[in-house]
Amino acid sequence: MQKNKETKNFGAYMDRTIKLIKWKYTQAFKEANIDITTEQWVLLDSLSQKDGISQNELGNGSFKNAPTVSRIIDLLCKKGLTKREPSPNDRRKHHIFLTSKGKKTYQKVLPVVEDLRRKGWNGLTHEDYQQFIRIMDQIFSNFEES
Amino acid sequence: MQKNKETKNFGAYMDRTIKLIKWKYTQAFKEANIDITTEQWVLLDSLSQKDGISQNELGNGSFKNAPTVSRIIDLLCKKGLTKREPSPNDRRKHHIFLTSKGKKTYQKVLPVVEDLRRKGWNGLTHEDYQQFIRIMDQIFSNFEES
DNA sequence: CAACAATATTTGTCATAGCAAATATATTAA
DNA sequence: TTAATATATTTGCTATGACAAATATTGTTG
Repeated sequence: MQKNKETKNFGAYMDRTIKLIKWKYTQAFKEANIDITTEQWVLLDSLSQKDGISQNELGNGSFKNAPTVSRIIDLLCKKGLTKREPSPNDRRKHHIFLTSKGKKTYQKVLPVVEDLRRKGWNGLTHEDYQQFIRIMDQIFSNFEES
Repeated sequence: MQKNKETKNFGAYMDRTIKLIKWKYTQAFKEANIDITTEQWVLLDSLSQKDGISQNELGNGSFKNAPTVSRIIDLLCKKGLTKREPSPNDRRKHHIFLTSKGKKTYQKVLPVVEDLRRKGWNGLTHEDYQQFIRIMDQIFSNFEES
């Protein structure tokens, strides 16, 4: 006998919402004439906080695996927004730095992203945010532990 | 003057959580010896509720665009889980049906998915679910309308 | 030191996703 | 009816993401 018969298909809601969010980011970047993807923005944002960290650290901070980070950094380097520098201490590592163009781009994108974040949370309160974080963290740890 | 200075980076939480959810689904399918991906499951699930719908309808129900649906159905057909049948009314359309193998697979996957859904919501209440849906819907409509 | 294990990154392959364009068919308008 | 338009699907291209394996380097252990 199944006790809790009604299961919650929360994944579909998150999937739907996150797809729309990413699409909105893409549109907003396009409108602002910024040639960058949402995921590239995620790494630029990490670098703006800790410039010079390794690809490994970038991956940990953004929940991306090593190959994905490697390829996104490839693209960012091609666009001239970041540069790789070999670590003097550990020659397996690369330190990733924002170039001056990368810093300029970051400054240009930041207000666009802040607008999107504000707009996305419109009609919701700080208490809602605490609920949101609590629920997300609970789901995360439900799956993480096992 | 920026009034609401503190913006909420809710996207990162959702991104992190949904990645873990998908990974758990993948692992669970593997452990149950079910050769299927999470996104393939999404379409099987739609078909189990409305067998014979078009790819277009499948896409609307799952927030996937037409090319993505087309390719996932290709794979499901290759695996023998679905079949395409030309619509007699409108020869542009295909009706997609679960094969008997597809139905068997669905029945095999369903309890695994229900376990995952229950496990994912562990420690959370039905009220939490209502909060969750409310917040997701609000974010969605914040972006949808504009 | 030599062998082995661990770590950081890269490369290859496949699945998913978005976008644009091609194709086929259906609908509407002139 | 023909021409223009709209719809359903497919195909090509690129980005992201997961996984496995290859490579380079570092750390550990005998």
